[in-house]
Amino acid sequence: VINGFERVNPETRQRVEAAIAELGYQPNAIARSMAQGRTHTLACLAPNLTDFTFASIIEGAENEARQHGYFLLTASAPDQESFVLLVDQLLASRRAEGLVLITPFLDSYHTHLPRYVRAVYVSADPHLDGASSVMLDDLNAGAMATRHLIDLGHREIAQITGPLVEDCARNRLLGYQTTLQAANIQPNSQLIAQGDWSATSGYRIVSKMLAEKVRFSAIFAQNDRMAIGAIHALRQAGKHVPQDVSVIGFDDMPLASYFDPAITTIQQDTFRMGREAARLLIDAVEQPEPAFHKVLIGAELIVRQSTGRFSG
Amino acid sequence: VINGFERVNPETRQRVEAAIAELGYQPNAIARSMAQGRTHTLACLAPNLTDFTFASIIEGAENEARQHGYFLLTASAPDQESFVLLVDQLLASRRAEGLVLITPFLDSYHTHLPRYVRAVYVSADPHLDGASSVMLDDLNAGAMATRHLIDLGHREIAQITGPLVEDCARNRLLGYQTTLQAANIQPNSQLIAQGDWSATSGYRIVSKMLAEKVRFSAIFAQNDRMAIGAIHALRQAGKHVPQDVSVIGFDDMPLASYFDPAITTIQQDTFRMGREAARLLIDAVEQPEPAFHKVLIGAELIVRQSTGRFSG
DNA sequence: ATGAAAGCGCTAACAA
DNA sequence: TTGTTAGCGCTTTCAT
Repeated sequence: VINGFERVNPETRQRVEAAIAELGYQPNAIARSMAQGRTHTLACLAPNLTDFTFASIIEGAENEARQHGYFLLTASAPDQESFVLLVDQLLASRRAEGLVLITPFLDSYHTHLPRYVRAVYVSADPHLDGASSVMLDDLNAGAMATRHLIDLGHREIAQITGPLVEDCARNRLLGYQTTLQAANIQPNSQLIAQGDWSATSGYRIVSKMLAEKVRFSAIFAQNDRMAIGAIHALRQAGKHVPQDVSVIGFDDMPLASYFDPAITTIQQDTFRMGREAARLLIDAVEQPEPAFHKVLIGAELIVRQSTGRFSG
Repeated sequence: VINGFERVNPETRQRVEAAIAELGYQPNAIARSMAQGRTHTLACLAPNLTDFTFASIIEGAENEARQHGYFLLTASAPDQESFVLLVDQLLASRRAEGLVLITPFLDSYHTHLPRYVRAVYVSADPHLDGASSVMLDDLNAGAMATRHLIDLGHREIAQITGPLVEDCARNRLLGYQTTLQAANIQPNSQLIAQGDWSATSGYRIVSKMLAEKVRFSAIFAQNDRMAIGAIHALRQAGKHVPQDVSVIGFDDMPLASYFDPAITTIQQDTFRMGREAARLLIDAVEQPEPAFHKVLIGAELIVRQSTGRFSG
């Protein structure tokens, strides 16, 4: 009667509703879960909850989930060990019907997941067919950033990557390489360095390049934080951005436009990625034989003040 | 036998353990919850999940919760209406045993919560005795920031507050006022303006003060974002920070030290606040007659480059 | 020290 | 269209 059943006598319905109101009856979700074997709870795991990118994906997932009548458990697992532990707990206890996995260190995890588990990966490609994923179109995004710099006349373009164990870092790098090649620019391995997404790593890498007198007129950092660090190192060496060196970041993090100079960047709609992930997951949870999808989200170039024409 | 019961025959225990291993048995948390009426789940509500302050509190709460064998449901409720709805759902369904409430618009909510609900408020004072809270010592923190500026020789100190409906904004303002008074500085209402925590609001307020030729040599912004906005406005007006005007922020958000100039600020340990909140909540959940505590967390002054000695 | 049985609050299948 | 009943997987109490 409560669960919106159709064929009930209007009069009965009224009586029931009256009783509900009178007793203040509220169905118990736990008992319900127990009876139907469905918890209407999803879980979302990320390395941490504070990084804006992750937080924003989580928020998107949470919004979408709640809109469909699900709640979202969130938990952070900074390393592989704790991740595996967490997944085990979650699955074993059958609290969550599905998992949104925001985890860069993917492959080993995926191997670890039992086949029947409903999971959607965000920002990482499960290189198997057994799961859906939502990814940024990192290849194109990397190409877009590189093309922007080439269009401005730059030819010696340094690249600060994220950890190359992560799919997105590898794809962005690939986009960079492909675009250089298409523009007939010789690849130069001296210009490529691996960071860890932190501003400090961007700073360190650029300082080192500068000390080693590596020549470049532009830098493509795979996230805004490393771009900020890079700009810091440049400024410290007396170089002006963008007059001497152009810098493009990635993410369009909050306040990117408030740095000096305002950061040119690639915007990714992480909130939307979260929504998509939750939607896919809910589909998978509600279908007995779910189909697997790979959703690719487009990125957008945001031109601000940290990039400028090559003035060689 | 599984639940660590003492009086069992060692031999029986062995047999049971063998069976568990063989069958791959994993207890079902839902059934357990149902039987004992305990879900071992807490919920954490915040206006959003992306703001670093909130995210960091949530992460702290999540860590602490999990350490005690609880999971954490998170949800965002940007306005009062959705908040009330959410709380109702959560309580009615009895999914969560307790609530960590990170919510600035507090009073009306609190009134709304039934007495028996276990809740811990973060960053807001439940002005009743029926709940615990974890708050930053905003009064002292506000005083500390103000004193720092006074110590540098400033006497015309502008203040950009957060929304004054929020306890923390009011307390920081009070700390500012008290400190000015103690230093025999005339209060000047022209120097106080209310922002909304956004960089834009800081920008707008300072631009307006500048346009109206309000005199000040220092600004105390109640968060770093508004401080950034303020610096932006100052720079645009051709003023140098800190040579012409000193600016102090609040929060010590990530990258605060990467802005130019690096932001002097008050650091609050939000992660710890989250932990404390979860700990208090778990205590309350596990005690039949919980005591209520108000925990006050100290703040710390981080001096960087955006404040300097008054130079006439 | 162990086994048996009732019941947590619901849903779903069935009988009326 | 409505009422009845079994059972979801566990904990807990009571007998053994």
